[in-house]
Amino acid sequence: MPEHTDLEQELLAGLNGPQREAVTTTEGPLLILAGPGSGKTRVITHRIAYLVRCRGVRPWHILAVTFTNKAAREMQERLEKLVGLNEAREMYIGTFHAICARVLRAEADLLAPLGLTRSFVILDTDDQAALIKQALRDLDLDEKQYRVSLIHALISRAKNAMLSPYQMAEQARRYTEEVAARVYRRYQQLLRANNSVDFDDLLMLTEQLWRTESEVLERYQQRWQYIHVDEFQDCNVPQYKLIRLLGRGSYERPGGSGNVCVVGDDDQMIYSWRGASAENVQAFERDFPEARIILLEQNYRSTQHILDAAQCVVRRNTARKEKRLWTALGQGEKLIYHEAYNDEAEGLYVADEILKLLARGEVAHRGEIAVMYRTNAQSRALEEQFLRANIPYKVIGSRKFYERKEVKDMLAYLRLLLNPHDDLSLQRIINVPNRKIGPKSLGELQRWAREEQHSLYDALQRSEEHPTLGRAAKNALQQFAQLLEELRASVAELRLPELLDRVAERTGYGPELRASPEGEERWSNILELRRVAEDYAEIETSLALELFLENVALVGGADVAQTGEEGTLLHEEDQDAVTLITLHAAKGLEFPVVFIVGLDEGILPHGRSIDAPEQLEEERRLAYVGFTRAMRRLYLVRARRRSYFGDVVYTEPSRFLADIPPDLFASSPGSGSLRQSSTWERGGRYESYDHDHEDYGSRRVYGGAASRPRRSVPADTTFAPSSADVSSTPAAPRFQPGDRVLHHLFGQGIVLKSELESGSEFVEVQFQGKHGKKRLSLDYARLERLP
DNA sequence: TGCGACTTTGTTTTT
DNA sequence: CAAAGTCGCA
Repeated sequence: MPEHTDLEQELLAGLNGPQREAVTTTEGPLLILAGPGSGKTRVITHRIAYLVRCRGVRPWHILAVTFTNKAAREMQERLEKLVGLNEAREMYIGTFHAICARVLRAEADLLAPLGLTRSFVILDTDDQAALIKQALRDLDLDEKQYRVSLIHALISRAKNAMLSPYQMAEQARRYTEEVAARVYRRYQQLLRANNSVDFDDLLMLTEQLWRTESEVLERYQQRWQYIHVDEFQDCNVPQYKLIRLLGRGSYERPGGSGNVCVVGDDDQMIYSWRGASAENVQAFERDFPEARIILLEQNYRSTQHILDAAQCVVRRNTARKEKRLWTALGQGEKLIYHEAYNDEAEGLYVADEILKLLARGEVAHRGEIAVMYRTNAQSRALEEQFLRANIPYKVIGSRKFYERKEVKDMLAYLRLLLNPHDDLSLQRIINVPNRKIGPKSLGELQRWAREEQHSLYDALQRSEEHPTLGRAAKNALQQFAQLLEELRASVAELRLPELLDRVAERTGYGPELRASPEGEERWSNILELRRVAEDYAEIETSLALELFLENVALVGGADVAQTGEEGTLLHEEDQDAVTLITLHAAKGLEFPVVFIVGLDEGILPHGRSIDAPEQLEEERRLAYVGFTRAMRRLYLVRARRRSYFGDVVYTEPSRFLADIPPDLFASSPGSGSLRQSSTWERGGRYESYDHDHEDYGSRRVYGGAASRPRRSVPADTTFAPSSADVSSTPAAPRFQPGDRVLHHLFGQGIVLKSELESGSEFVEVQFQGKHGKKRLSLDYARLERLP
């Protein structure tokens, strides 16, 4: 069959030996250890295409699991090109969470005993926090003493270890954990009472379902006979168990096709804080002992200098599989190191450098450039400079849009329509906009609902029967109850976008926002949300609602881009822009030019990782991931001082810089005065993220603001401020009320008042347009006087 | 009951 | 420096 061979040739063309082997090894378990840029996505997609086109595997037998939604989308697109649209659509490609959500909804009947229905809601991080808060209150625990974030982290850790509240309590090694176990128990009750699940539940419940209901598992084993897992090193325990169940069955009931292909790189494991464990690789080798192992070591992405630098950083880790990455792309350019005066100057340098790259034609499109950082907060300094320099950019991953109050409010209404027992959402919007249902009435309603064993929604519908509430309150409640019923009825007659319109109008939310100038922007966010909803206009509304909300919950996070200060959504096809992205979110991506900023002790190894060797290794891997995103040019940038909690803090260069041989740099970090102590001694006082200081000097120990150390440079130190430094202390105010001024970000405005405060001048300015009134320090703000 | 001035407190990373 | 929470006043 010559035709067959042609196809085979086509799919294998351009692949190297190990890659071909990976593609053609279709039966049985397969472990692919793939370095960065070794073409692993290509291998997976070609392997799937090979299965379908050369081995006659039906597309619906294919499952591909990715770690992010973005990766899933990309894989889908690539497969559409390789096997055609119709075939690609028959495959299942998605994240663990999305797959689990789909399975759980399909098997919803079996979830009934848990108190879940098919339309369960997936809670986002904020909602989870709210529920934990509620649980703390229910248990009469002090929120101050047991911080929600801490409890949340402990509960999540327990869930990732697949512990029940009871098991967690048993294994508690500290009192806080014991308390957290109690909160966990109550939290689960609240989740179920709300017909909702959190991210961890999606995995745990599916695992439990497959483990206990063997007929169900068998169905999925039948369905998905060829399983692919990308970024296998980042699987946590429940995720691994899902794979094992599907591919091999449980220990009691072996089953499954055994055709499990996992692809990973231990050097890129950056989610151990989320329960990912290197042990999964060992577990795989144990559970699938006949697995073939294939190493992909040739890198097609980066030049040698970049690869060398990356390997120098990660090689210092213990307990890793040594690999020999090599590239045929040649030495390439050396790395560029820059040390900026402070974080503002750091952003300025990056912006200037980008302008130069574009001006010189070294980069054709802004989209070829990415700026990466350790923490989301670092994007701000960059954004400011990009705005100033007029460089279009997109920020990947901070979820600002879906966190906006008005967006969450609208979503709460929609959730309620789908799922009336979602008390959390009902609480959120019962008085939004104001309906004269205050905390008092709401509290009473909740108490009564609980007493009568109703959901809040039912209690609301029966509020007439309430024994003590006053006439006015009852009227307000009744009216609202009726409104919700009406809206619920319109699900049957309207499409999703129109439903959104109706909710906005009937609730009075839309009119209220449009009525005030401040509400205008928030209204435009609702319109933005409506635009997202347009994608679901073709589908039957209640299903559309379900998919839309699920999409928001699972996709609304990291890989949605947004642009500009206002955090509006940016859609894929939007303009050519520079990418701003965290190192975590950058995994799997590549860019011709990469800037990594914040290579400081305390930032890139992050301050919280510095004294734990294991976490430090993860920071190294993170740097490794960042470096290896670069194809031909890599900038490493740091700032000698940066603002931190509003104070100025002096930093030391990241220890990772010292691991890179100087000759890999065009200008070395060790050269000149850069590494000299004089740089930080200038500040008069050396302050770093030194833990001794934090422990003994911090206000937490002594309490009260008085003991909080002022870390800013004293005004009277002996050195003269450099030209980049803040302006000198004014003797008299430079601005007066009524002055017209220009600000580089906020535009034109009028000074309302000016005052001197400990030698610095502060002005309050009313800006034109959306920025409104701002109070600025002239030490930092660049204000120009206009005639 | 609602708003605004004041205080407190916290920066990893994401599905 | 911000966001979130608290408190007091009208």
